[in-house]
Amino acid sequence: MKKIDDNPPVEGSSALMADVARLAGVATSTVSRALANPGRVNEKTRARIAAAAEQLGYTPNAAARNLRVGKSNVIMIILPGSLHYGASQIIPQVLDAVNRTLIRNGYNLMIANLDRDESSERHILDLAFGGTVRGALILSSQLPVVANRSLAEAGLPIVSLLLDMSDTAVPSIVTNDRQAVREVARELLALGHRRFFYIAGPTGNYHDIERYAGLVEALQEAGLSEEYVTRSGGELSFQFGFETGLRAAEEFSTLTEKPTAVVATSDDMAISFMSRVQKMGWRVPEDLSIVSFDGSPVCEYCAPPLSTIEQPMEALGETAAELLIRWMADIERPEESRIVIPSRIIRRESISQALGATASEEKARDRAEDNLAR
Amino acid sequence: MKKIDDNPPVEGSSALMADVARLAGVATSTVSRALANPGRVNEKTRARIAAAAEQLGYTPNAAARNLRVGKSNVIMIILPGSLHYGASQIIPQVLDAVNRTLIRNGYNLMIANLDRDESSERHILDLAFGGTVRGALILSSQLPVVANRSLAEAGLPIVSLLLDMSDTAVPSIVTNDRQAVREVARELLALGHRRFFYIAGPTGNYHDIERYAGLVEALQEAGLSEEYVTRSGGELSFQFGFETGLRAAEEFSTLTEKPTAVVATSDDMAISFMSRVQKMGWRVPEDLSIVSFDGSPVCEYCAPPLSTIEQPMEALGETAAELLIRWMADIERPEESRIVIPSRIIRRESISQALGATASEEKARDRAEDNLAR
DNA sequence: TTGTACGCGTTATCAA
DNA sequence: TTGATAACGCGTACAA
Repeated sequence: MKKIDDNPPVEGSSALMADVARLAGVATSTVSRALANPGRVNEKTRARIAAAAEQLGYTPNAAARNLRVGKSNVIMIILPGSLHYGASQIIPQVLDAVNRTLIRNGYNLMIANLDRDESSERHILDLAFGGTVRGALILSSQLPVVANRSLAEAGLPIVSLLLDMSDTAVPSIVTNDRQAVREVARELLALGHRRFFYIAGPTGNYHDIERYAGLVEALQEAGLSEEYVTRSGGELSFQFGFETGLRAAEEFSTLTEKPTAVVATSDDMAISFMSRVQKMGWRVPEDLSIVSFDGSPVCEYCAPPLSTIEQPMEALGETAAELLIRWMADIERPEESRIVIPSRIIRRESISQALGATASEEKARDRAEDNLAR
Repeated sequence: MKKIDDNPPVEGSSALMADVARLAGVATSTVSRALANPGRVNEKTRARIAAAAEQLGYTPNAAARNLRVGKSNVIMIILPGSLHYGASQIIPQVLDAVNRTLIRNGYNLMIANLDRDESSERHILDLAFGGTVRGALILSSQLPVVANRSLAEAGLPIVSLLLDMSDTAVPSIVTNDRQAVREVARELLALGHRRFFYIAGPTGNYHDIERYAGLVEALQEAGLSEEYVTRSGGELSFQFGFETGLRAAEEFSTLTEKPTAVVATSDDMAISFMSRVQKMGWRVPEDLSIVSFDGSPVCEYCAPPLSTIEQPMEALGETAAELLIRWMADIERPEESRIVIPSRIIRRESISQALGATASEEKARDRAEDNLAR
């Protein structure tokens, strides 16, 4: 026997399985087994191998393993390129929840952006068809399709978050937006509100459709037509909701028949809207009740504290990741194709009894002239 | 010649290079060349190969390529596990900027979390030593080290964001926190402020040290000792800055000698702090000037609008990613080991002339009793 | 300009 | 329980 190993413990990213095998005096196949199925190898040799691996700082090469076993342990999360709504609010929470769940189960998370251009679609398809990723979570957009490749046919488990795609056989984890809005609108109706102001997100957006529908449904239950709601917003060009809120405030100020209740589709919108209309002389909630979406913590510190419908992003992310993980472990698509995680309505002081719209309008005008009221 | 190919264009994630070669009537090596170096192959055969690849929906297998060329095109961004400060504010912006820059250059972004536990360190080291990632961006924490493996010796390019590690030969992209605070503190001193209230982030945190130092330096320039600043915060247990701000407000209310200027290390802290002290009867900025960190858009819509030091996260992320990309393309470590991207001070109404501290204190007490002032 | 042949580092099959 | 050996799919010398 000659001394084989007298090089430093770690050099670059070297240290192959063969090195470990040599140091432990076994074959590479035994090393592989010892590391993967510790049970299927003699305890003494296993210990020797483990020691050798430790000493050499051995780390298995991922590419080689992936190639051999024909799959990776990377999941991609597909985010819509154009951040919309309170996306800046919700994305990091989802990301964090997803990532923690994945790592706990031995997977890694890769970020992919899906814009409206073909190159980003192609990029995602390459990731999928090239075997880089093992599964995908997609947030609020349609599956990319380019030429004769389609993500739906890439043969990988896909779970949709927030956007209900269960009709196209993609298991979806969604919130009950529509119902939540309906509920809060009912409460507002019960408080005497009749005319509503709705600040929309990007037109055609799934959430926008759901939320608006919830509002209209509540009105219809109360025997009021859709004419009782004035829509604002809907521009795609605003990255942050704040600008939408400001624009909405300007629109609001021009209305002849003032709504007394506002439903904003993101907290950002509600915050800037409220700030602006307050400056213009309206009081919240005396003249105007406001409720918005997302559940941003900052709402609690507004004046008055804003009511908001909290999106359960952590639960959403965790549930989606777990579903995906189970799917990848089995091979079978999960049987439940649509899981609803309820939103929570956080009621704060921005909501109150409605005054007669006309009365409040007059008051507001008075106050605008004499800005330090009372 | 016989018909070779009569199977559907896409089936599962199959379609190997060999399939393309067969369909185009060439050798696999020619296909490989045609796809990688289109110039080094006859135009006609190139076109034939491209057509065949297109028809088959061929996508190169990433694992095989990575194994062959000995490197991947994945970058990991290491995020501190325990979200601190306005982390929830800044992380998504950095992530977005980094990801866009990387994708534009053909790289992919993987997320890694670095907690204080050994398992997360080990996980990151596996990613590095296992060749899963080609480079790393690390946000605001020290490089992980476990047993005989250390990220610094993994042989991969690493760039630090926000935390200055240029002394340990890790190129760092940082902001000028210290200088920005010094500058804003000078302005406050010029406005007559003498006593400062500092709301800290996690104790020992790099930014906290820098920012606090900047404040103390400004005081010293003005001939004032460190005793003129009261420190609050510093708890590690709060995930959001809001709680820290509330706690700070309570502390503030107990002080016998009231500061007239507040420096908060995140917008969250400033927002909840201001909300609370206003409820307790102090006026901003008449009794108390406030400035904070992060440049969150929401600051503009506070009452009064909050002054804040904007962290240039997009520029930071983009610069870091570009530096890393250049480093990976060359092989040489970049010569500039420390790049400073200046913060921008956004001056808003939360800052004004100082009143005599004692006078304002009395006023505040009066007002607390008669909450609707004037 | 193109084809042949080999190897990247691992896992899985098969015999011993 | 262990060892020899053959792939996994691609890139790249080298030869043609």
